[in-house]
Amino acid sequence: MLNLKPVKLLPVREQAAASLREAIITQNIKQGETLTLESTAKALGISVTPVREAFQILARDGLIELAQNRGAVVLGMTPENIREHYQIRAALEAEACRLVCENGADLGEIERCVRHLVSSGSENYGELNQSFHYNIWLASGNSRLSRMLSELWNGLSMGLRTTRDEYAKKSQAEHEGILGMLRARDPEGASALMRKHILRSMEDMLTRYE
Amino acid sequence: MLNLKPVKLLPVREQAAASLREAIITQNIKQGETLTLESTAKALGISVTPVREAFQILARDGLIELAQNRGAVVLGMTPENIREHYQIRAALEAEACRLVCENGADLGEIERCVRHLVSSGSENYGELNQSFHYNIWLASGNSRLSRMLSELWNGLSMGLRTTRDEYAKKSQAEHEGILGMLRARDPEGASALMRKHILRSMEDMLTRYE
DNA sequence: ATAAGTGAAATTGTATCCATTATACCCCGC
DNA sequence: GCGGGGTATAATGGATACAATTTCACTTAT
Repeated sequence: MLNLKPVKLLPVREQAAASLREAIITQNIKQGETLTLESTAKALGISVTPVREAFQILARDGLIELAQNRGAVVLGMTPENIREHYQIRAALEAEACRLVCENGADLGEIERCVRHLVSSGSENYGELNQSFHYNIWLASGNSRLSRMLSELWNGLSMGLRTTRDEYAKKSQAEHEGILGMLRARDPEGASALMRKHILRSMEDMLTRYE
Repeated sequence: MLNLKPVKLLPVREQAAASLREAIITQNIKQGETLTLESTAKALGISVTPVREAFQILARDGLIELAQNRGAVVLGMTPENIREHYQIRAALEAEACRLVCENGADLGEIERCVRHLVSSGSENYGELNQSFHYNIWLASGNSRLSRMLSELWNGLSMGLRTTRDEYAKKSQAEHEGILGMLRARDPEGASALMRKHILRSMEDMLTRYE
């Protein structure tokens, strides 16, 4: 069967959410600002109903807070926020590693990401890094876990394209360590390493946003 | 300051979601059924706008699935569903235990739950059990983690009031074990026990829904 | 019998309208 | 001048109606 990109677009509420998400993460919309339904609807060129739904989505993602009868205030990257975010990610990604070890999933895609990252330097690190994590989520066999992690990623992690070389190198080494544990099918080891990996990048992030 | 219940009620969309949630969990609405906006709005005595949002909430909770242009189909308690749910809970609750140990939070409320559960037998087990877990989430100091676990609980765990004595006894013993580890401020021990506790109740659940 | 065409029913998005509520402003008394 | 209270304004939350799109089932034609 042909493998073509579907013509049908995502529902408008999703597109609206995506647009707002990008604007918030790139700080195009600044922290503390409050978004009104009507003005954002106008800015997006749509009506308010899907905007309302988009607000729900963003609130779930932790990017905005819906104040009673007062609209959506954009949440920033407070240290507290970052810490909470990464602690949750650490727990879930560690669990994903554990599950991968236990269900003996194929590691092909994951290995490809690591190799690719080695060969291509830290140039398009961001993309490959996400790919690495994403494929672990998939391999966990827990679709809901995978969904939750995607949402978390959208909520914050994606916002910070780390381009610093030193970081990329350190991270790459850790990826290789995790892959090794996954190959050895060692649940405890793999999850522990992943935990450490994520908590370390949390510390990295905290030094920049405090 | 006086501690009174706020007069203001929850938004209608939340009430609608709660009502539907209960109906689904008690199997008042059967698995596989599809809900239409208008009929559920009529049944709830509200208009379709909040129902639409309630559907989003329930979809996020994993109780229904929103098919493109085709409505909301009620998801059942498939073994796969249960497994995914409990694996995630295990990871997050274990993390909560770890955090409680690390931040040295006060264990007063948690201890009260355990003591209360001992004295009152397995009569109102369900409520006290939830209280025990809930207070651990709170003590973790991670508000977002707490919210996510509440949502998960609403999504499935709450549905199955375990009244079987043997289960309550086993569970109670495990609670005491976890509390012991929390008192000792042993992150690894506490999180490992909590993990086991939840995965065991998963097995328990699976024997009933397979 | 298979494939296309048709139509009913539902969601999705649009457009308003009303009620409730939160906030800011102003005025008044002290 | 300062604080408290009332009022005005603006935005949400929800209701209602409607257009557009999509899905699915049923029918029909080859």
